[in-house]
Amino acid sequence: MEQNQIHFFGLFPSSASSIFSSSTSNIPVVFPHAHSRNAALMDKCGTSYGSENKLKFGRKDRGDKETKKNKIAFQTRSHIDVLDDGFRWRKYGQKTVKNSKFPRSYYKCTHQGCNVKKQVQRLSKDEDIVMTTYEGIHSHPTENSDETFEQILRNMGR
DNA sequence: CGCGTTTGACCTGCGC
DNA sequence: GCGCAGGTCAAACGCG
Repeated sequence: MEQNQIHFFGLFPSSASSIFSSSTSNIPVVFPHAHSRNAALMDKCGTSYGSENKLKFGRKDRGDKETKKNKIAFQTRSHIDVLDDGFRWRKYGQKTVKNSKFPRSYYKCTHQGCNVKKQVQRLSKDEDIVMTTYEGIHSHPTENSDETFEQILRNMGR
């Protein structure tokens, strides 16, 4: 079925602003490919994005490194909120957003030393569209090499 | 037994 | 200066 397929959409600056509230000014849009989603994402964000206006989130002083500045966002058309992109994600929070009827989920990469975060939110306008925002870069290869994004795509697309 | 998910509370930043 | 919205953490529970 078509609804089961995953399509990547580009975000309009205006729409992105509304979706991301007021925190983000302009999030670059990337079109990750199934066969090279990782390289594409990293290359894109590292090349065209380099804004770290509001880092230092965290509470008091965790003494941790500053937040990664690489932030990318893309939309996927799927009924599944979290797509298996080859990394292990642990949900650490869920919050309801004013702009959206659906809650936003916060995920973190469980890999040691990998502080990559991911936000997943379903658009209120189109519940079929799921926006995924990646923050940070994975400093390690995909653990689940046996089950790549492409595999998932094919598996779901059939 | 280990790990991932869940939910509530708390904190920070920004706008008014 | 206060209030709102967003983001994160921690403890407990459930499942594999």
